[in-house]
Amino acid sequence: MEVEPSVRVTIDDVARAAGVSRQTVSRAMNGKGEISAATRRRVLATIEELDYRPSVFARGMRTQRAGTLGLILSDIANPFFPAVARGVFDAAGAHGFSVVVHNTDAHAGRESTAAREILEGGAEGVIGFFEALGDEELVALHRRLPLVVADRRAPAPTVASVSSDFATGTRLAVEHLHAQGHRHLGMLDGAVGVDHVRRHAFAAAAAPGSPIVTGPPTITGGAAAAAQLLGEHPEVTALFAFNDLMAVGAIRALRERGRHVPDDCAVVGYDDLTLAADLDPPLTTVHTDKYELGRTLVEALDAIVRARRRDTGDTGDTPDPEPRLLPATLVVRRSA
Amino acid sequence: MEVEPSVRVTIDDVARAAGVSRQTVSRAMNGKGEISAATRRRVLATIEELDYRPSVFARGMRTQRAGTLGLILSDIANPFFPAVARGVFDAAGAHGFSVVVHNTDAHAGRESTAAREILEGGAEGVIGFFEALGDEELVALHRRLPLVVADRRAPAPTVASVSSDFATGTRLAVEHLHAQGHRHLGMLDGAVGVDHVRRHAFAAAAAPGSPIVTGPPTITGGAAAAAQLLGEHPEVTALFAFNDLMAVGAIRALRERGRHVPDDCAVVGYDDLTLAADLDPPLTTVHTDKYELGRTLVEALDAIVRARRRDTGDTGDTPDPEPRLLPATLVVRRSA
DNA sequence: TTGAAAGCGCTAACAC
DNA sequence: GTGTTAGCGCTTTCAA
Repeated sequence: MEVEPSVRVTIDDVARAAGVSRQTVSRAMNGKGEISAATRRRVLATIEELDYRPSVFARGMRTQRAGTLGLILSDIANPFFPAVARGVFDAAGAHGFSVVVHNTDAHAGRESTAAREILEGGAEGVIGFFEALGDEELVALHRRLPLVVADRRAPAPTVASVSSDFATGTRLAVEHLHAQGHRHLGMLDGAVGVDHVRRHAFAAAAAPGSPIVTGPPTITGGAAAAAQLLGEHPEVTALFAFNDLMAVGAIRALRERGRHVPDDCAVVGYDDLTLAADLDPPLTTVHTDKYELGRTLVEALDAIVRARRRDTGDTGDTPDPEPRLLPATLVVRRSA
Repeated sequence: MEVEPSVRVTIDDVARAAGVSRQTVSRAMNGKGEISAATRRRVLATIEELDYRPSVFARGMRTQRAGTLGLILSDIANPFFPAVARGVFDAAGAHGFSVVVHNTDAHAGRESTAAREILEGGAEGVIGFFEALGDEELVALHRRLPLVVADRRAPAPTVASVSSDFATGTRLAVEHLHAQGHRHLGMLDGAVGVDHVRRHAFAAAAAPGSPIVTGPPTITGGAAAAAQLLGEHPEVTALFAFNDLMAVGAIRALRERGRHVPDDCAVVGYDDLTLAADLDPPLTTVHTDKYELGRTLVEALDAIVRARRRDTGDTGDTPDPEPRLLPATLVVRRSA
């Protein structure tokens, strides 16, 4: 290996080469403080020439900023999250942030570990899809680090929240099933999260006593939940799934039992993953703009971070952030 | 907002509270240097009590380590990458690393920007799926920062590389198509990467002159490439796609032209995405262990990082890393 | 508009 | 086994 002996070019090297003090170099880089355009240009040229890169560590030591933001999610292998992540990456890049990602598998322990590591890593804020942690923990985290919770009710009015409109999405799905003539609906609920908006909305919109079976929000989880639900409630002719992955599992299970989708049993998913249209049968599902969700999460976090920087001292409290709700629509394909 | 006024607990606070010097605290934390078990326990207790968190910045300033590693990939929305990323996250976590992820869309400019940001961010190494950057740039990067290239030939013997065995995978796909009786094969190649192992292997295994059309490695890219190829070569009865996404696009295009898969035209994909089995028709594809790839990448990087730490001075050069090749197998489903 | 001094919190090297 | 000394490279006072 021929990794270089780390002969770091420091701000002093630049200062010396440019014939100024190191403070002037700092001013030239950060565009702060008064400095003549001429010296500024000269210093910048020297920086370029020496290929000088300020040390994040030294800088962070003074400023407490690393230009990093944390993203906590439960399962990067669920295509929903990558779609959101793209939005997060793009928006973060535009605001000069790098993103450190933590996968939690919806375990409370791993969620708090992730939060702690992000905190200790000097990130400036966190975006979190927390499925297991309680509100108190989130509030505590927010005391240490700007936080935006995703797809979850704000744990306190002070904490920012961006979600898609699960209540509306779920209602649209149930109404569609009813309109198709289904009288006996069942729901495959994902055993994650704390709000259970989809479950509550389903319970409210479907006939009282409609069965709900819970399982991991994955293909196999959906297959198992569907098998159980159909076994216990053979009258059911339509399934509403927590997400597209569970819907895929349900279709698999249905097929294995020799039941045709949608003729014998309809299935509606949630998320509208890219591949939903190419499944067999193409999946009827609730669409949300995942990229936009990612972008919005970053914007919300950025607003908080900037506000914090402004009132450096414990000046005026910033007003509580307005929770954001992103729209949901139904996409009818052939599975229901 | 009620973010706390940042009254940081420092190593000195702990030292004072525990009645020791701050160096002893450091020793207790890092398990380095000689220290009695008794004082160690006492210090650790004090740390716990004061909820002390060492500053990454201060520590990084001395050690040049942030406990971070960079992951550069072209498209997190392509399910192949999340599958790899899971392996990376898990292995990185096990080795005490956090992962900062950069999405490049296979643009050379964004690949080098990502590399630079990771470097400046103080990461200890990079794992990169570089699709556009030249070997020289990679070698230059490796001079500044331990690097492992993924799914690409090592740009120099000194650079570590972990890839899946595309040559074998491609050969298996082509042989299967031949065995099914197809005489006229075509390939939909992804317009990314620099090695073109899949393309070369296809050209070598298929009949001379078999058509190859290139496009973005996405669903729409695959649809467009398939439409073009079939338009120009109506004799083709079997398509080998660069990846599953292009295969899905091909099936879409075929269907739109009223051609049945696999009867009118067979399609083989590459990657074996989770949903491949649930597509219509279920996709015959080349399987690789993506999680294992992610894990192996981290292990390779970790080995380099540790080796570098060991010979702090420019001691003995480490031996060149052995390029790793991960196996590929064919999964026959109904699309071919 | 610029420079000098001070110190952020930590660990490596050396003394004891 | 433990403490002391000396910075790491930067930005924030403050003075010129």
